[in-house]
Amino acid sequence: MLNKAQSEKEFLKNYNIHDYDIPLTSVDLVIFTIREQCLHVLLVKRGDFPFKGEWSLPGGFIDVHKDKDLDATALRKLREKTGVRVPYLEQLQGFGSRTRDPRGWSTTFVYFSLIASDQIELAHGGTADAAQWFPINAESRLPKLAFDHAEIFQVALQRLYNKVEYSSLAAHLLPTEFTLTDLQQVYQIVLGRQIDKSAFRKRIKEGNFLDELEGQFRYGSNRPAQLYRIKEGSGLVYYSRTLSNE
Amino acid sequence: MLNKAQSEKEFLKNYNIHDYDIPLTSVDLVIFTIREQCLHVLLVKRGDFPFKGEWSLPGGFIDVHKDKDLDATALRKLREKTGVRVPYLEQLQGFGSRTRDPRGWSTTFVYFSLIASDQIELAHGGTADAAQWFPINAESRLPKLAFDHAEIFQVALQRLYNKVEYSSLAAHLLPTEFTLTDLQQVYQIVLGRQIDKSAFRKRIKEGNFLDELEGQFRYGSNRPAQLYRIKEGSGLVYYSRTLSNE
DNA sequence: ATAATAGTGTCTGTAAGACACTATCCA
DNA sequence: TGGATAGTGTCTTACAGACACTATTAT
Repeated sequence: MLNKAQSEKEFLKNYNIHDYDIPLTSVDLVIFTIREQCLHVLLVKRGDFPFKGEWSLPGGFIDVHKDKDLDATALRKLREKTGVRVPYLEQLQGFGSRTRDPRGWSTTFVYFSLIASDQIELAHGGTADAAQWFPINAESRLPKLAFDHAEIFQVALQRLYNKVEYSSLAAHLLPTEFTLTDLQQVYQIVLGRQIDKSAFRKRIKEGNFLDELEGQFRYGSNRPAQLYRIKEGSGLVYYSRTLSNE
Repeated sequence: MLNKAQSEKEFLKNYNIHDYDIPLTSVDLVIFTIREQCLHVLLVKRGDFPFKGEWSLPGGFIDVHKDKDLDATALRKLREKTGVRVPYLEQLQGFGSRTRDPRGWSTTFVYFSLIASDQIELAHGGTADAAQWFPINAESRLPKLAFDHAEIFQVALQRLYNKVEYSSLAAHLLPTEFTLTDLQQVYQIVLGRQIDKSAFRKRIKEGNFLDELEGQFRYGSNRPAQLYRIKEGSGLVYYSRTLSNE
């Protein structure tokens, strides 16, 4: 009679994942940035089947040898496409169905990332898929996307809108040093509406997630603007009220 | 020369998922209910390796033949364990790493469910794993859980706490007909603190997600209490402020 | 009548919104 | 000096919290 540990060892020895019908599993990313006063999303042109030559969200399969966990896969993919080191990254949601991929039942863990446009060097050429920023606004429409990526993108965009209303999230779309007016503009771009300056500043100060860079200002033909950066090690700040009331 | 559709067809013909090292993919559930004035979570005793005989969150593998998408897998698992038909179900988050399952790289899509305790018949006996409700409060501790389920449970519990603060979520822990005092008690149990009755009622009425059952009351040795039920087809209501201010 | 819980009214506190005001630079 | 944008002060508004008050039943 085997004891429990021995039984488990025996079980694992005989266990072969290839004996089962299991779904494909990938990780995809919705990467937002702000360029030229407009929210943009990163898309790549697929170099392989399926959907070869069509636009899609960047992503790919988990490398069970290289990646220690899902976050590692996401970070690896992010680095491959943008060269970015420490962006804002959170998991959005999983998607999975029999029909989303013609190769069969497939699932994907979708991540949501915000990066400053000044930190990006898009990967190009070689075997890498072509990557390109697409603006998101009322005038422009994204190209048709592969798989169910159009639906996934909509969910991500909705999450961005919602979360900006009650958190410090939007600060991660800016370069490391910025003014409060920069920050307010980012909020306005994302939310698509004007925000009152006074109310906005009271709220940001109250949130206490910025460091004032003492003696550092941005100069122009006006009163110099204080520069700030995100406080070291401060995660997202959540407010107990949203910005707007409808 | 093949055209694009033919090339893709050719590619798919030669594609065999078993040629690749890919992770295991499962769906797990964190199912909450309220029994005897206390929040409970459903755990099952594992009938098979790995972690045979240990407690875990209910769940299992995607059945690529039966399930059309992830939600279908989650609903199937929920029905198998509890017999419940239309509970509150949302996806919580995915987890995946090389180490969480001794069989190898594995991922799981975790769902989050709230159900009324009066609607449940726990599946027992046969080959089914034994299922049992465990109380969640300061005095009691959950047993040691298999895989990374202890961590997953903590994330789910945190989500419950947070979401109850700014939404109508907690209403889904009640049987179909309830009084406002019932509802307030559920909020208090989940949040672990008292709530002011007047403020609470103003908020709920404002939310407009309940139907007053005209002429139906719960009687006792006091003024009869109006019965309510959740409005047909109303999803969650989100408030622009949380209940508490810290 | 009394106990008990249902349900309401009134006042206060807090933070967002509106908007006018001052501050400080460049040309 | 004037134009421009940075930054502040004051009043209003919306809603959560505190708490006392009234309402309606069973016993």
